[in-house]
Amino acid sequence: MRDVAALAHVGVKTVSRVINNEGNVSPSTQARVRSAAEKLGFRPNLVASNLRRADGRTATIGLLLEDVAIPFSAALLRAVEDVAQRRGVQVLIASVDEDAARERDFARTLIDRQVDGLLIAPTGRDQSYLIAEQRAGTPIVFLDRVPRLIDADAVVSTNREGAADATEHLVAIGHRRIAYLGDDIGIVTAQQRHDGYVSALAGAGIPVDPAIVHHGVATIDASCRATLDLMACDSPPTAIFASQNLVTVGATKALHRLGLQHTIALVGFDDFALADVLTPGITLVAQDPTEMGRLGATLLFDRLDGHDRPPQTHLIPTRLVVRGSGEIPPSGR
Amino acid sequence: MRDVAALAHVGVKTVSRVINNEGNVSPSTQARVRSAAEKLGFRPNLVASNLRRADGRTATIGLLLEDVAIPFSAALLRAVEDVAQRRGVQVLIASVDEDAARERDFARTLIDRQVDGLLIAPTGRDQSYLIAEQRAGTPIVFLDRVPRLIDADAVVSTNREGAADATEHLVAIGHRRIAYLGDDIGIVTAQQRHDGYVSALAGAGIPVDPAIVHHGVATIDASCRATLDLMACDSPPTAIFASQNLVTVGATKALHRLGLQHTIALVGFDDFALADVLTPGITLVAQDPTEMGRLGATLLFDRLDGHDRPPQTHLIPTRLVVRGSGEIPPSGR
DNA sequence: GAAAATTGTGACCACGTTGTCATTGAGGAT
DNA sequence: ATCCTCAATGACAACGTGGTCACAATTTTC
Repeated sequence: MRDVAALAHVGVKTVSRVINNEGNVSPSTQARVRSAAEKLGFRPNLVASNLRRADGRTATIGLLLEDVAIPFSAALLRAVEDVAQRRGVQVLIASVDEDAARERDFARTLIDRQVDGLLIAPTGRDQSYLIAEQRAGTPIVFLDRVPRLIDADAVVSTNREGAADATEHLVAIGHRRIAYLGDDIGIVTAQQRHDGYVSALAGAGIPVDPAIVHHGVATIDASCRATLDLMACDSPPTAIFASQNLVTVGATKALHRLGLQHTIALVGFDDFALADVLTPGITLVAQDPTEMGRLGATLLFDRLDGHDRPPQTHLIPTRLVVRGSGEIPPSGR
Repeated sequence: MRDVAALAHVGVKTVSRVINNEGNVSPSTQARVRSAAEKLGFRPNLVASNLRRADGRTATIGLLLEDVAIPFSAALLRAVEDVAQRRGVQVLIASVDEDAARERDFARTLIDRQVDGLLIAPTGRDQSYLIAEQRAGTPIVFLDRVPRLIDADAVVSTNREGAADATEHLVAIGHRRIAYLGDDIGIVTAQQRHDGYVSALAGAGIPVDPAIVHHGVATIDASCRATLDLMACDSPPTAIFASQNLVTVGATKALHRLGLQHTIALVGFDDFALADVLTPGITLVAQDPTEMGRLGATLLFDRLDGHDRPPQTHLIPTRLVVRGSGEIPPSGR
């Protein structure tokens, strides 16, 4: 900047004014500065600029996700990115991999990097470590999963209701022996979906059989194995509720491998590409990660703009999508 | 930091030394500083730190992708993130959406934000705008697509060879009327895959029929429509080569909708979840985005570490995965 | 035509940190 | 006792900007 100032025979401050379109610079000076900047290939250092700026903003937000390679997370990211981009804000991301320590470390690192706000799909059982930062004025919004031990905005799916819908759907078809396959019950969403499953069964007067309830199923492979085990047991279920994306895919694989895809009913949670191309199509409870990310980012920016409401949990409704796999009646076998 | 220094009765520089573990600080002073920092909840400002530091590094790299919501891009991102994380480097991302102007703008913005290096899946036909920056010492590595009008490292799939493999596979099964569905031919990878398709046909003495070659097919819906059109035309193909992920999915959908999934052969490019669960399973040329991202990031960090080799294009081999859809023989219809 | 307002401009400091260098005092070698 | 070394420390400047303020030149106002 000094070089540009020297070449244009002006002070550095005037260069700054021109770069930031501050006005009150004569057209001829502007032209001189611009051509000098052009000539020297000058680019402003945004890091220095952010350091000095009055508001202390870096035009950067942080996004902590379970794993960007998971379609749900990727959709969240893309939605957040779109909102951020419209405001010229860049997104710093980190995949946390269901590791509470990583969640804390990354959150802190991002804060140390002076992000203006934080969007978090939390993993740990305790987000109270963020309270100080939140008080200090950094807006924090949670996505997909409600936070624990901290009061903050959150945007989540109607997990309990969606899971209940799925289970009730199977009950309505006539099933009474419905297996549950889900992620680690320590994860809030898994907990809520399991709740929905249990309450729907209770509503139908069906007892929960722990033998056909599997927690801690987190990958396609694990789900595939769990399903194979389920079907090999003494009294296999006639229907399966798969409470998560990858779990649904794994269960689908297993049923296809066993040739049972037209025999055992399956309802999943969270949509995936091609669910409608399979035979039968996979009936499932669709979430709306794009809307979730959009709303989350909007809430964050609202707070950055000074809108100060009490923290609130926003529910994004789920939707049962009927495609075939969930409408298979119970078979005697 | 001043407050911490005051509370610990030391100079700011000593606080800095303790924070950065520089050594040459007496244990008692260290303890005093640490407890003062703890008490005040002091967190170092990495922005300021980066500004002052001698190497000018921000421990940040930029990643420009087509669209993070596309599984291929998401896998790239995740692989890059893993390498970066191991070095304590954060990743700034931006989705470019096949828009050359956005590519340029984001690249510049990221550079202005002082990223230490840039990984780019390029969209435009000209990356010469980066030459100055590259000369200035910012390492730049291209992913997935070779850059144009600039000499730089690149990590790409064996697109031409993979497409030729796919086409030859169909020819070997007996097909002579093989349609091509692909993205905008202006995209390097689409170009290369089309080349592979053409050369494989030429090798088999089969003329290319423009009537069954569709470019500019970029989405699932577009591909679905294009496939429906293809099958409705006067002399429909007996096989389809779908040169991109979403295109393959779209073609699959269309064939299923028409009930032709066991009649028309299909080979795709780029793997996707569930390709093996469909009936028939989708035969395709698998890429390895994880290895691509890993290698790209490694090359970038190598340059950051001062390893200075001439720029080079690295090829990640593709692999034909046989699953059924590509082994359907031509039918008379 | 004088006073007031506005415009154009640069000198200077500050943002929060780290690099440089000088200073102090303790301990070792002669 | 003298010199030297070295660990421990802080004062100060600097990174590349933007904010503040002063000041001259110009324009507007009555």
